Amino acid sequence: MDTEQNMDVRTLCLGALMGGEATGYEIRKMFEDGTFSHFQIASLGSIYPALTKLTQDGMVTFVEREQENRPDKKVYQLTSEGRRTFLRTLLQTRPGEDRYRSDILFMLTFAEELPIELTEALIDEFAARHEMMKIDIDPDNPQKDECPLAHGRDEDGQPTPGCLFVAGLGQAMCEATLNFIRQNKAGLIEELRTRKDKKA
Amino acid sequence: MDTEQNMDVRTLCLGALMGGEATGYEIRKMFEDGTFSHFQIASLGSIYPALTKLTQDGMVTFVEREQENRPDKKVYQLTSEGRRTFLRTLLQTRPGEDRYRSDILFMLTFAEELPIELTEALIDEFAARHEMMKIDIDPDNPQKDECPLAHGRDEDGQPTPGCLFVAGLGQAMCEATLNFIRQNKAGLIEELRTRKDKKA
DNA sequence: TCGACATATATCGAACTGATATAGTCATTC
DNA sequence: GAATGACTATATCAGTTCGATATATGTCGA
Repeated sequence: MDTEQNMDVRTLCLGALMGGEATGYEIRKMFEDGTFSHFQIASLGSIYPALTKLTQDGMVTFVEREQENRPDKKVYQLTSEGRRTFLRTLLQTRPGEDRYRSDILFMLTFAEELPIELTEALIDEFAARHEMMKIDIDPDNPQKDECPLAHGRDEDGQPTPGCLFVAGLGQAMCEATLNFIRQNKAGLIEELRTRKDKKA
Repeated sequence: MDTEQNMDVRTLCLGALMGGEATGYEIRKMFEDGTFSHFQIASLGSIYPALTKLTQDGMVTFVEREQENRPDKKVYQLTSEGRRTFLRTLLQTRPGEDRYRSDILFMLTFAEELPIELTEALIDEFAARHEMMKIDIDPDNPQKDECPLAHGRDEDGQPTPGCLFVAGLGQAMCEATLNFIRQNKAGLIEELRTRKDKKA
């Protein structure tokens, strides 16, 4: 099984559980807001079925935990079989291609056909999102301290070197994006205005 | 219809046809190798049904064109209704969130659990892909001159300002990625080695 | 008290991917 | 000279995944 193929949700769930026990809801949060959120996606509609399948296959186990004033939880945990399988998958899989999907960049491709105000708004929106992302990525972000998702951290609670590397890379990309916009936005707008005047 | 939502394949096809007539096969190439390939994805399995639907809805028309020594083509073209609809969609849609999916970065998150050679190989692979991408993005890339996909270019055959901006942004991101790796790869490897020694 | 939001699981239709089928040409390699 | 793989071209389909919705419960502010 050395084919190039994107990871399925089952594998992603195993990875999420490498950092310790978690519920389906918490796993989704890792992909929505947590460590993985900037480079992997998984929705509840695929996570729950995946956990069911993984339980059947003996990759994970769960205990039902009652809570006061809250719905019951199913807290999932890797089995040693699950842990082994995950690591074997990492060793044997050629990682699938990176995929970047951006509606904003697609729309900006048609800048000439758009009102200039919209083009400007799109660029500003793109910049704003990357500004937020840059802050959000920081593994030492104080906003996240209260979030008890203990993954990507070692026994001392420190982020692992791998996580730090990936986070740093993400921040560098955000930084580059913001810099590019700062340096090229005005030029684009001007060029678009010139072209519009020529037409009229 | 001002909800935030990712663009569907029908809209992407309309966008692809903004640059002129094309077959389904050529549209896929725009998303596989062409201008859109770095920030949008669409497969044949969704493009053909989308074109059928768009034809039914009067957004596109096609002529069947016979070819020597080749299978017949269906060459699609926007109707004025289709063009109007596409531009209206751009005006009314709040662009969906950017999504970046990278198996390599996900795997690197677990660097501590991996053999160091694999970690290094993953980083090198990541760098190699971005090196390729940087070259690939260039709108004046001589390799692409022969490819007759006339989109993202104006009447003079020059890339449009929007396309140039988006391409420049993509290159800046690649550049930042490569720089980050040059500056941080050795440090990560060293840190991983130190930790492994401590354990042993 | 009303709505919004958070925790928590589960299900399902709709959309999309990736693989496969069909069919012909061309170039390379054994 | 025959097999293999690559390219052009359309089409279909199983399986995966998303996004929305349902259900249940509690908190908090307006």
